[in-house]
Amino acid sequence: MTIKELAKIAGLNHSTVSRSLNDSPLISDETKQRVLKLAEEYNFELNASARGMRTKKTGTIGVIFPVIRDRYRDMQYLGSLMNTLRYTIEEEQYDSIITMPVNPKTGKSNIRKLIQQHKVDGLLLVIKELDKEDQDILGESGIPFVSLHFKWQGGYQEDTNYVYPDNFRGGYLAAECLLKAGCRNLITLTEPGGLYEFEERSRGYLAAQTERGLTAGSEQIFYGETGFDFGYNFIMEHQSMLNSIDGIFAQADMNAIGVIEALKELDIRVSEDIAVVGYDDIDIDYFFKPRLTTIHQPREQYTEIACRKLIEMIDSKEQTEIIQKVIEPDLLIRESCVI
Amino acid sequence: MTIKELAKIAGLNHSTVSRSLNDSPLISDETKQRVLKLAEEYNFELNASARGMRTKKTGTIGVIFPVIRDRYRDMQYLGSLMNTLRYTIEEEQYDSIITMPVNPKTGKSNIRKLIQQHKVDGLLLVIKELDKEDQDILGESGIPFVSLHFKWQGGYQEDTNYVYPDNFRGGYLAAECLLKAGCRNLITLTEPGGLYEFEERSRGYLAAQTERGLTAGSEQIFYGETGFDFGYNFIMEHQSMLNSIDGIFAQADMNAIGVIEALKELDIRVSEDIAVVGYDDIDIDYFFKPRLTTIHQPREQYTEIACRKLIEMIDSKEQTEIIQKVIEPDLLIRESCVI
DNA sequence: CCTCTCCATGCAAACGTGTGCATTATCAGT
DNA sequence: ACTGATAATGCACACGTTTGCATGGAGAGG
Repeated sequence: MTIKELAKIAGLNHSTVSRSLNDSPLISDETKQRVLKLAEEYNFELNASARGMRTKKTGTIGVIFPVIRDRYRDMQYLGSLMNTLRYTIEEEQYDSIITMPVNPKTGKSNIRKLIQQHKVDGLLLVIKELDKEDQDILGESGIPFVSLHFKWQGGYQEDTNYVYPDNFRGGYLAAECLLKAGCRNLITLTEPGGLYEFEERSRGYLAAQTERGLTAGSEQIFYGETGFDFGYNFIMEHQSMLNSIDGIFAQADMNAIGVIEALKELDIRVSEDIAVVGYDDIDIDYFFKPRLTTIHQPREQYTEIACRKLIEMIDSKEQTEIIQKVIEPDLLIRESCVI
Repeated sequence: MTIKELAKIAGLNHSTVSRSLNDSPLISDETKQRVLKLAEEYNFELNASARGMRTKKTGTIGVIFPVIRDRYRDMQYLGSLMNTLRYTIEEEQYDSIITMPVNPKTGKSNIRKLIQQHKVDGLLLVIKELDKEDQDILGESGIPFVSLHFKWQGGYQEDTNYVYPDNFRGGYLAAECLLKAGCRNLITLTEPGGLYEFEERSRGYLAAQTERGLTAGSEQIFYGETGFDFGYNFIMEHQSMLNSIDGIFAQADMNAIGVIEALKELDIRVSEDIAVVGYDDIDIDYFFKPRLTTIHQPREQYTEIACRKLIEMIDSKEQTEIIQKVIEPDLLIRESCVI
C-alpha cells in the first residue's frame, strides 16, 4: 500500500496525505485527523526508501563498534555499552545499524559504505582509532557524528563532538584508594601497545603516588592482555613478588577477577594482605567474592550525551554547539580494597 | 556524487554505468572495467534509498531480539548469540538492524514498522512468542523470515522456516550425566511460567530418570528466575535438603554458578558430594572453579543455518525448500559432574 | 457586489536508480 | 554491396515520497 492508494481511499490528493502524515501546518486539523485514522486502520507506513530519497533522511543511525572478542573484557564491558546505546537510540525512535570499522571479508571500510550509500543519518563512533581515509570521508561528507568512549583520535578535525571518560582520573582514584587503604607498594597490570586509554590510567596511577611523596615508576607497571588469564597467570608466575607488594591496580575488572582468584588459591587474603582495585564495573563483578572495588565507567552518561547530541545534530539544520566532554569516573568501594 | 555524474565523467549514459556496476551481461567487459575503475577512483557508492525504491531491496536484515536484562543469563548467552548473528550477517555483506519486538516508548510493533516501511529484506526472529497481529503482518507481507533459538510459536503458519535446539534432549543429557556419575537423588532448578524452552528441559530431565526405573516427578523441580541469585539463594535457604540430594541440574549456567558458589561457601564438595550440571555454555563459565559441566547450546550451528537460509530466501525469487530443524545439543563434561 | 486575503488542497516536478525498449554499430553470410 | 543477426549503448519511464507553486473557495472589508 502506497500513499497514493491511501489518498484514493481518503478521496484526497496524495500530497495532502503526505502533509497530513508529516503533521504539516498547511493541512486543516479535520482532514489531518481523518488521514491519521485511515492510516492507522490500514496499517499504513511510509516507504523508507522513497522517503529517504526525497528527504535524504533514513531514520537510522550507524554505530561503529570494535569487534568483540570473547573471554576478554570486551564482551562484558562493550556488550553492556552496546545495549545501552541500542536502547537509547530506540527510545529516540531511530533504528541502529551496528557494525565494525572494516568488513572482515572484503577489507573495505564500513564507515565509507554507510556514508556513501546514504544508509544512515549519522554515526556514533566507538573506536580506538580512525584511518586517514575514513577521517577524510567523515569530513567531506559532512555527516553528523559523535565519538564516544575512546578518546577522539581524528587528528585535524577540531570541531568534532566527543565524549569519553577521564582515564587519568580513574587511574588516580584507583591508586588513591589503595594508598588510603594503607598500601605502600603498588603494582598495576595493564595492556601493552601504547593505548591511550590504558596509558592514561597508568599516568594517573603514578601521579597519585608521587603526589604523596612516594617513588613510583615504570618498574611497577606490568603488561599483558587485559583478560582473566593474564591476571590469574601473572599472580601464579610472580609468587615471589607477592611478599613485597600490598596493592594491585588491575586496569580491567576481568583482569582483577583473575588476580583475585589466583590470590584466593594461594591463600593470600585479598584486601588484608593484598588489596585489589579493578576498572570498568562490569556486571559479572557481582558474582565474585570478595566483591571487587573498582572504577565505574560512566557509560550511562556518555552514551546518553552522545546519542542526544547526535540526534540534535541530525534534526537541526544549522550548526549546533560543539560538545567535547571528558567525564569523571567514580570509585566504587566494595570489599577487595576498603578505606 | 550520483550515478549520472559518474556517467558524465565516463562519457556514458547513466544506464550503462548502472548496468556496469551491477555486472550486467549486456555491457562489454571493456567499458565495465572502465566504469568500475572510475567508481573506485571517485569512491562512488550507489545510493541505498534510490536503489531500494527501484529494486525493493535494502541490503539490510532485521533481527528481532528480546530485551537483554543485565545480571541474568540473557546478557551472557543472548549477548554472544547476538554477536554471532551480527558477524554472520556481516560476512554475507548485509547490514543488520537489531531491535526488540516492541518499542518501549510507543508500544508499537517494531516488526510491523520494519516490514511496512520496507526497511529490511528479511527478518531473523529470536523471540519466545509472537502477537497475532505480528503473525498476520508476517504472513500478509510475504517477507522472508527465519525463526531461531526459540521454538517457533507462530501458530497457523506451517511453512515457516525455523531452527532451534532440542531442549528435551539437553535436559535428558544433563540428567543422564548426573545419573552416570552415580547420583540417585536429583533436583532441577528452572524458570516458572510454562516457558517451552524450560519445560522441555524438565521433561527430558524426568525422562532420563524414569527410563532407568527411577521415580521422578514434579517434587524434584524448583522454580525461580534463572540468574545467579536464585541459584545461590536456593542453596542457602534449603540447606536441610542438601543431605538428601546428590545431583543438581540448574537449567542455566548463571544459575549453576550461583549454586556452586553457595555450595563452596557451605564447604560441600561439588561433584563428590553434590554434582552440578548447568545449561548454555556461556563464556564466563571459564572463570569459575570447579569448571562447570554443562550443555552446550549449539548456537554456532543454528545462527549459521538461519542466516544462510534467510539470505537464500532473499536472493532467490522462487519459493525455496522449507527448513525446520531441531538441533541436538552436546554435553560438555568438565569438573562439576564427572562420569 | 467586487476585490483582496488567507486558508486548504491539488498539481507536477524532483530525488537516484534500474530496466524495457529503441537505436546504433559491428560483423557474418550471401 | 546488401541483408540480417547480434552486440553494445542510449532514451525515457517508473518506483513512492516531499515540496514549491498554482488553484480554488470562503470570508472580510470596502
